[in-house]
Amino acid sequence: MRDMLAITKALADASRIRIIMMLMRRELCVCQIIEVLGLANSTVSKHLSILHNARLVEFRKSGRWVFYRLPNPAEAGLLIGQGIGYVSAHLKEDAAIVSDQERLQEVLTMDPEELCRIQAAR
Amino acid sequence: MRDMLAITKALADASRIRIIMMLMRRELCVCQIIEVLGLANSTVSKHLSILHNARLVEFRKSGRWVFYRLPNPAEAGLLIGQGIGYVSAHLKEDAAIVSDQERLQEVLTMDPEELCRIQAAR
DNA sequence: CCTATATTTCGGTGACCGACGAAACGGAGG
DNA sequence: CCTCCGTTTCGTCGGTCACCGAAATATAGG
Repeated sequence: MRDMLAITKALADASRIRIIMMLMRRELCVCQIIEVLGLANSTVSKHLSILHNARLVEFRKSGRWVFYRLPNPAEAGLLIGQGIGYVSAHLKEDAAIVSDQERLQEVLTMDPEELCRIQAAR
Repeated sequence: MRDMLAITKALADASRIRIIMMLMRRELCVCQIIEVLGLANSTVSKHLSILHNARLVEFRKSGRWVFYRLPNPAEAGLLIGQGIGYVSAHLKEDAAIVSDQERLQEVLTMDPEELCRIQAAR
């Protein structure tokens, strides 16, 4: 029950669902997620920690950057895999999600270093 | 997205998940749900309205009683059906859920009228 | 109608949550 | 070692949520 509630609570927020849907495309650096969501870095970091706590995302550190990604379904277990599958199956064509995907496409063309410089200037 | 969030928010609470799992067995009167959960009637009514708002439960009125039940999967659509399927598949053997089922078994042997009399006496 | 009763709605309280800015942390490079 | 910079943690504010008791609603029966 605890694991289930961690997952349903994590999925009970639009920003966190948007993050999961972005990660369906590929692993992302925190600053790339920040750019698409348009939220403060501290807010995004908190969302990511909630998702990580529910085991809905994993991360790897590479130098100063942290890359987040969805877990491998084969390793993650059914509870996690089906949870992610549930939201992704029903939101693939959602207006907000599609809009995020388009914005993400743009963001991915930018150099991450440049992206962080822009964000720091705010 | 709105429908999805209504569902994930509704599922992000232990009491509401317990209600759904109870309704897997059969349709139930509000006072029977109250008895198993051990919460105030007003609290349970609020939970039921949240579940109904997300279309995760339906109800029918019969005289003074209101009976809640899970929607027919065939009529409810995939979003609802898979949402219910997701939690039920993973919580069938959960300790709290099994305990509720046992308590429900007892409650079902009682006359609903008697049940409400007991609750009114509190 | 008037009462009894099953449920919902209302009002209030304490806990939790999402948002932000600022401070702290930790790896990279001079 | 010191600084820079991406990220996380901390403190705080406003809004939402779960819970309760009490009042309101609705229905059955005398």
